[in-house]
Amino acid sequence: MSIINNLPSVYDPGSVEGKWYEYWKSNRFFLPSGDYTKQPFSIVMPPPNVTGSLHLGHALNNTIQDILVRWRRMQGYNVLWLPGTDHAGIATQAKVEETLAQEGLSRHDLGREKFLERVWEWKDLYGKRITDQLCLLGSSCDWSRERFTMDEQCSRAVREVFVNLYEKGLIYRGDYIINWCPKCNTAISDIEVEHEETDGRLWYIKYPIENTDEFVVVATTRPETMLGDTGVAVHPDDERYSRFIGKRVKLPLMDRLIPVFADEYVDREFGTGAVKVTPAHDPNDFEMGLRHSLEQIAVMDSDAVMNENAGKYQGLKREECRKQVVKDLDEQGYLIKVEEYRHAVGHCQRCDTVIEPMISEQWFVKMKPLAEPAIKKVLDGEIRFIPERFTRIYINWMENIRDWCISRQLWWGHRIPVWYCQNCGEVICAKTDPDRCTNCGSEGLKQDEDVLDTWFSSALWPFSTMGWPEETDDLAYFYPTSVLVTGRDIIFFWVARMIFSGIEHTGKIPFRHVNIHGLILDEKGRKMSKSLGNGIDPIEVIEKYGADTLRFSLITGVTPGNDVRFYWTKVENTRNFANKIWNAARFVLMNMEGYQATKPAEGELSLVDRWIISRLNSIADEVTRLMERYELGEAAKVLYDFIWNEFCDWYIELTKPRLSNPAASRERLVVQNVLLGVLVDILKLLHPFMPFITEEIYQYLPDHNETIMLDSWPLEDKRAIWPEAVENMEQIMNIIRAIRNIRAEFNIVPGIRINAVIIVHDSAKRTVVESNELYIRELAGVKGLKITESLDTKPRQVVSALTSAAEIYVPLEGTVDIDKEVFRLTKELKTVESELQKAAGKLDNEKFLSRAPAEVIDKERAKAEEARIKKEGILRRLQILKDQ
RNA sequence: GGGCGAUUAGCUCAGUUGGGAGAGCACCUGCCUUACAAGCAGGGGGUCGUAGGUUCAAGUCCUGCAUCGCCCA
Repeated sequence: MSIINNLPSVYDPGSVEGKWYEYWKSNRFFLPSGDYTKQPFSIVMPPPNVTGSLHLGHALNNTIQDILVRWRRMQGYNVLWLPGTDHAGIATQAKVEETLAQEGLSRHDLGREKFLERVWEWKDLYGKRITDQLCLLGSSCDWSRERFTMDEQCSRAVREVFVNLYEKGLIYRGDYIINWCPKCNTAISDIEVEHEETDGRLWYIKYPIENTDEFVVVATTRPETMLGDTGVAVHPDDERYSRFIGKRVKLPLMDRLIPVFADEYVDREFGTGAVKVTPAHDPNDFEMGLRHSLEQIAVMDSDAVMNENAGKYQGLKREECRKQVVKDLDEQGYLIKVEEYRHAVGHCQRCDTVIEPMISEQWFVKMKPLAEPAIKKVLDGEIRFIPERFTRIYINWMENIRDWCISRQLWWGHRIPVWYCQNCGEVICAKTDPDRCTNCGSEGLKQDEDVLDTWFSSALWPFSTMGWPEETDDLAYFYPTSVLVTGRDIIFFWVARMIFSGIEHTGKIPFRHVNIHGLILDEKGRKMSKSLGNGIDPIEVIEKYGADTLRFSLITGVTPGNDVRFYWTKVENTRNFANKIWNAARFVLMNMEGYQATKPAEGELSLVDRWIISRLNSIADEVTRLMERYELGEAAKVLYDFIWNEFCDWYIELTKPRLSNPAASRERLVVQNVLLGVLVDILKLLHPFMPFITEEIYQYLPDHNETIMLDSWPLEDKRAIWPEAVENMEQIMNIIRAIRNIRAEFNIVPGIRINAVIIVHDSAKRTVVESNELYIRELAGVKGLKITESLDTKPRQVVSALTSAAEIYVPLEGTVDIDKEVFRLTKELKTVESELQKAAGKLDNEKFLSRAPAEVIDKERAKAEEARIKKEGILRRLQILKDQ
């Protein structure tokens, strides 16, 4: 008891959180229960990149997962939450190259092998940092199953998948136009290109028709690419240009003759309706070039510097080249005009460099056959997106999917499992490294230099982590996983690819639900980014306020799928909430003297006991329902309101007079049991959201189990909901509120106790008020209290208030200002009258009576009746005042 | 150009089968009432973007429009 009575009045998360995480972890509470007769619930964690440290987005993502996992665990499911990290090819390699650059070195100075050693060192350091941070957040994941996308097990799955797809003809290699990042020096996929609206220009250039004085004018946003033009296209139905089709134009500056041809692709409205065609530097032109057998002339090298095909412009950067080309065209009279033009320019997602479309030999995955079943499973509802609107986004993308460029000219990643025989040219794709050519037996094999897109391995994550292609127990029991929790920014990158990969390789969907959450924005609603410097480190928040507070403030009042702004004031408010719970628990513990566990008989429960138990059970039910629908923000809010407003502000206050009554020891025991019972359920309901503080308090409680995280989830107990108790309690609370209101309006300081007369006409209601007068006395500060059916004398010098059940008179000798009182009552009369009018209006409406459901009509009648009674009371009171 | 989201109190946001407009912060008043001043009690403040429609009944469903944001092309 002495320890309990000495609990500090301010909750200190710093001294609590680490202790419990260690306790949970070392007792293996995070592992599946091992009871395989139970239903499984499994989540595979979206692996954070090993590039650096966690940001608030990760904190939100993992908080949601941890809430779901802790909740299901308490519900009795056999739960697996499998954690891990992602090697993040381009990003991590770039980070390590940055540190090398500080030493004045490039990766080429080190060579592939030494460089990779450095990256592994980086991975060990930052991977550890990230998992440490996940622990600080309270993540209850099974660390014994931790995976990394490049560990042996996941790499084996990558090999298996690559070879399978290759053998099915779904992976191919070829020269196609791809997105090239001149800074990262690698190909990237379509979705790694971010289109940014940019103020640019539209240059109109004259291309003379061969052997005539005529010319066509083309419009372009990229004049420098004209050096690689191999045609001019017009729309086949465009009469302006029909006479030129089949002729040739002389390409200015290059003096090359190139054909004019017709293609449906051309937009007649754009520019002049005639477009220059550069198959080697534009994806659409590339397609047209193929259709019309145009030559492909690449005029830039991989650094976006003009090459030998660019004639005298060789050696210029693309931007410099543009200036020079425009200048020369102008001087030579080819430039007709220049317009301001806003258009979308592709940038590298990773480094923001302008992407250069280039023709290059790369590896691709053929997407159409993979996409079809992946669309079907979602349309059939086997996989459900939450919120639902993301389904359409997914379907729309999948239906328009293009082949996936999977090779990257990097060193950090899964090396493409393809070998080329230096002797006979055989191409060998194999699961295990071959030592000789399968065709000629030569040992002169050379492995493809490139690595795979990071997302290629991420796509396998839900099953590669469980041991696929081995038929493991985990796969059999935990796969497909229950839900994937992820941000809406990686639906295409990751979610879609996991879906088709899962279906293709395991024959099963990878997860049943996809819970999409929004992004964390700063206070001004901007995305947090390094360049803006507006990022907030979740660890900083944890150190200042605790992980519970961070978690709860990220989750509360948030709608699924919508972005959230981060506010320090919200964090503080949540911290206050944690402290509120702490002090409520302190109050309960401080009043446990003489406590014995006993289940009070129903007859022993007072109105307030039945009220709080009813409310608790309703709340437990509501919270559970909301969580089933992934409405975690709303669930958190419901708990917040219940705990603060009902449990703390009312129930705890209501127990005080009963607890301090030493004579009634049995009643004290009943109160203690109810108090404790409600507190335990509150802690359980709150535990998924605030795991640390709930465990800390739980461990102080009498008769607790090993840990709250494996205790049972409170079930709604229909038998323990007494609607009439809720209704009657509402009456009592209204009376107390009304008296408090009077006290406040007349500035009666809390120390002064007042007298009051409460008139309740209805005898049943009067009995309720009579039997609960103690609470009215204590909570409204009343000393002389009279509860009666009617008043025989006209009350003088009193202030009055009306509730639906009662008329309340508070004599305030000498202090009552009649005018003020009349004003108060008149104001109230107005609101009551408008209520009455509203209800009466409905009840006078025949259509309402005939079409609205009976319960709605009943409710409306009750409302009208209440308002009518109230109105009469006010009028009576006003009359009395006038008579004075 | 197509799609999605948002528009509710001064600010940030809840409000999910259509049936009495809510929270936090901010503001005003009074209180250190022995769980909590990171607190307690009381209070003010909204024609729910706009124009129509459906309905007995619309913040909620449908259509158009406006503004902002995001995604795709």
